[in-house]
Amino acid sequence: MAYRDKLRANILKVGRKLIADEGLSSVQARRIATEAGCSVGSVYNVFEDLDELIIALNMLTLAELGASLRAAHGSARHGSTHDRLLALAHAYFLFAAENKQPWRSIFEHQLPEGRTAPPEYREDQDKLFALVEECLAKDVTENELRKSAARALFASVHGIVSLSLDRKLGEFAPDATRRQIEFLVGCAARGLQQV
Amino acid sequence: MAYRDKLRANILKVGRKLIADEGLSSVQARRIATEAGCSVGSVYNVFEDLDELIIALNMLTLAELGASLRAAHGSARHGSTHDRLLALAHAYFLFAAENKQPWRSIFEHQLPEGRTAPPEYREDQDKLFALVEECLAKDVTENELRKSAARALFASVHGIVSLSLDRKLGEFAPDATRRQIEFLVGCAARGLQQV
DNA sequence: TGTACATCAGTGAACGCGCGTTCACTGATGTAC
DNA sequence: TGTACATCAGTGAACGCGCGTTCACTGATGTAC
Repeated sequence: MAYRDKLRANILKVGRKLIADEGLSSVQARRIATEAGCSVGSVYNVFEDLDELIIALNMLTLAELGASLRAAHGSARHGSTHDRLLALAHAYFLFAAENKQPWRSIFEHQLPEGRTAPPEYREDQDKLFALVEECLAKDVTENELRKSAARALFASVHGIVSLSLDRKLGEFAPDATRRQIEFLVGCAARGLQQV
Repeated sequence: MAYRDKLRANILKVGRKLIADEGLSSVQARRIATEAGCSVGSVYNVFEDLDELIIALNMLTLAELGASLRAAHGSARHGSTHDRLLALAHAYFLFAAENKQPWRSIFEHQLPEGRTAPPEYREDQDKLFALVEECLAKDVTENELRKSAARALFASVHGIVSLSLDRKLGEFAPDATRRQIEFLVGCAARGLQQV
């Protein structure tokens, strides 16, 4: 039992390193087994299949991302709506830039048809949206509208970060990305005050 | 020569259909050959390899997207900045929703390390950004700022559409997505006037 | 303590499948005489 | 018109490789007597 838990922890650690160094496509049964110092069979003793392992890895990343965002949210607690949104957005960008591959894996991995992620996974995601919602609490009192606005802002920042890191907007220049984020958050904050 | 051109056109047609019906991962040499009524070898006579074929297919999609956006931009020509941005954003969403798989392929396909897309590819992309820049011409006179703002807005709308269609923001509901786009464009338009 | 047997996690070779790409061959078309 | 030869696009079986997953076997540990 204890050994099994240690092995599970070790496989997760190795998987995390593989994703970080080489990306999701390097999370392969043989690679995992070699690096974890066990046999392929053992990997399948601990995880149902590779999809389950990848989901577990993505949940780890989601948890780290959550911690980063919560920290930023905490530091900016006493600032204006604009400053708090900007702190969250910058933290998101920073996390994505520093954990590029693990962060990409979250969006890259698609479960096979008909299979669905565990409920905790969605719950972890909702917690991230909740942070954005909190920033909007002062300015948007209506519940549904705030929820929708929070998701829109999250997705917008995600879009900027995502296309930047994939170099789909031209060469990757952190400063350019930061300016785009500031522009977006600036517009949002000014726009919100007038609603 | 004529035959070769016909075959190339046919392969593109078949490839487009495969992407639309089943997604990028179904663009396989054998599938293409079977559906196009030629041999695998012939596919390799017309295209250097599958990456080249996929890039050609993505350029077709990019051209169609460009046509849709230009049409929307044209119709809204006489509207306010807000209305023109909204028209573009809605057109983008509509195109993505109606051409989900081809649209996704543009972002999904990654060239192997060290290989680079043909210059026309990037040019086609820049034309899309140019449309957004035009919408901002009245409100943002400074060149670099307008360019950066246009990319930020494009990426933001892309983020909303992208996460919505991938169901990463919860269930996919077109109306919810439309509201998010309206919220974003509304904030942007209001925010821009105050700069 | 010693012996025989049961249990079960761990193992890794092998299975099954998929897929990009190649290349020796075919057969139709063109050319020279 | 007829014959011999050259050319070359087209073909598809075969190569090479990768990878998820399985399962018959191993060997360590526990149990009964």
